[in-house]
Amino acid sequence: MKIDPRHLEILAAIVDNGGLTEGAEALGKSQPSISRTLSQLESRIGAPLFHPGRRPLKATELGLSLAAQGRSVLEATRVAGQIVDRYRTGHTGLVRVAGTPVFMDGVVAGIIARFQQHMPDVLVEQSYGYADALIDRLRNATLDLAIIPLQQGQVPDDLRFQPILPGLNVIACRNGHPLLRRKSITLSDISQYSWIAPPTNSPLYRDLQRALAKIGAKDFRINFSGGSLASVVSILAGSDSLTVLPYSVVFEMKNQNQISALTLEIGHPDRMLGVLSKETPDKNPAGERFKSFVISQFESLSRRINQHRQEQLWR
Amino acid sequence: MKIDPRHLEILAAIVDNGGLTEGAEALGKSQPSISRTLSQLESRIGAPLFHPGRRPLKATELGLSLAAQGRSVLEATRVAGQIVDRYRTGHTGLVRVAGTPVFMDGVVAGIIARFQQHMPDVLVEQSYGYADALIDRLRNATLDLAIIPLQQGQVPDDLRFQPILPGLNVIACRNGHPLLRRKSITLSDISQYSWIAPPTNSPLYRDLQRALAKIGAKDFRINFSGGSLASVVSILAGSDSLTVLPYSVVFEMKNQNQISALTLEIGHPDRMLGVLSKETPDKNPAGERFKSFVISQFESLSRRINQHRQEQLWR
DNA sequence: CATCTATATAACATCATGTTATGAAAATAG
DNA sequence: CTATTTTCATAACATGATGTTATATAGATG
Repeated sequence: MKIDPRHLEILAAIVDNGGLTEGAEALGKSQPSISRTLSQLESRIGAPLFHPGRRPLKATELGLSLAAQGRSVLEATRVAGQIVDRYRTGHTGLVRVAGTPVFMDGVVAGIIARFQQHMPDVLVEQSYGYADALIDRLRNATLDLAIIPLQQGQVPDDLRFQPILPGLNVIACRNGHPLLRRKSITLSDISQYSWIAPPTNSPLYRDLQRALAKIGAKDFRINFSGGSLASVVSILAGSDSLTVLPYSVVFEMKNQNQISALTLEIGHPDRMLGVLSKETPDKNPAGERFKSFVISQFESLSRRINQHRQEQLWR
Repeated sequence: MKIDPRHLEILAAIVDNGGLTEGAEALGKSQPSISRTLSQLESRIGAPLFHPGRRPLKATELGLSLAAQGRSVLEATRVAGQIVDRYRTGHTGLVRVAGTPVFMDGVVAGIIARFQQHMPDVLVEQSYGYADALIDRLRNATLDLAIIPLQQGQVPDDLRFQPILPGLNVIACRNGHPLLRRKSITLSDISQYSWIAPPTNSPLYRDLQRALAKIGAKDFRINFSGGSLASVVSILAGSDSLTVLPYSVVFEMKNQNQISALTLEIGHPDRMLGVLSKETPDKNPAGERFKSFVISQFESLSRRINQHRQEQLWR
């Protein structure tokens, strides 16, 4: 015999709360509703679930057995409700985030780590890519958030770009690099060192070219190209090579005492690092929560960077 | 958020059976019904439970979590249905049975033991009483079955009496009693032994009086009165006293080699031992099952008694 | 690309569930 | 024992969910 699980819930509520009135209260329903459901259930089963005429209500053996099952149903729905609530408040779910490799490794990875300390049940799925590909993925809903440098004019109408940091690049070198001891750096100082180049299709590579053009270096040696941030940093730290990195990345890595930035103006690209997402986001509470966390973390990073630069100026 | 347990059941069925169609089949409902319930649930939750557009259907993480709860609901309702089914088929429940003390102890207790070997989950609540009290209890539904000796004329209209055994009484004595060696027994043989009397308000006591009157004994000594069957038998076995017992009781006890019956005609009361119950029984499947078991056991007892008596005649 | 199969939608009937108002009965107090 | 209070049952009605069949649509498959 198939029994409606809601009837079992109601039975459990009556038994566990000691009466129709209390049971109805506990379920947030009216007492007559509960009363009728109970009679209905009893007549279907063909046996009393409570000893008739006795008050306070005392369940029969059968009533008690069924109430035990009702308790189990109640617990399952409670847990289910909790799962949904956690999902809707973004405490659970899946966030798919992507960005340019160097930013993801150098800055965003740390932000994700901090996010997961608060939201351990959110699964963050990270991947890499550049603007065009990520815009496609945002559009076909295989990505929730892109963290990329972008020019304001490049932002499509159906997407929303929230800029965070100016696209500030620096020349990076190992800690203790000879150039760091110079008060002022000339082109000839630089030209004796070779360069580590980012992947040629990356914005950073174009930045490198632009930076070198700006400071007048026509002829430069590249002794390493491609590779993720970790390899770049390793090579940088173990040699006197130079490279171009976003300042934020160098800033975040300064605790590790491996690399530093030359105080040489190389001109900023006309871009902002920012968060790109759908104008009308698909409902993904965890994604929304992650997005605002990322933005707040970037704001905090931005403040720390500005503060640091001011301190540098004071010297 | 409160979630309908039936929706969880449906979700679990879809996930576990690999599709809407199969899930609908498993639940015995139509596919469109399931389909709509699913969309409803998804729109209420505000998130897809299945990855859209992929066939075969693949549940999201959220969908899987909720389906797990649905499985638990499904299991609870399954168990509940089973509990009800067992109740309705009389495999579970409560049977309240009562009867005259000597019969209950001497015959019915054994029947109950055999019943419980087949139906271990039926709780049998046994009590003692005589006709009037038991009739009252049957009427106010505090008793399911009375097993008592009754005259046909005494049966109330609202009750049903199913006679089983004739009210045959015998004079009982210990095994090896001197009287058992006599070919024929006279009044003076008997009068030298004293009597064990049942409780004075019992039918058996009146039977004793009638029996003694029948055989002409006006003056008899009673050296024990009251007590349950167990004490009566103990005293009987340890002395040369006599008493009156239903033949069926003595018959059932003959394996124990403690007591025997004198082959002395003492006249039967105008009663039948039988099963008394409501004409229109309150729905108690276990009670019905027990009742028919009792009747069949009595019939078997009746056959064995008759067979035994025939064998005695042949000697 | 055509066909097949599975899912979604439409339209409709009905039953269960919810409500409030009120009656009946058991328990409790005086 | 009677009066009061509490608790459960019933009535009457509105509505929403669930079920049905028929049919359209969209992935999957050859």
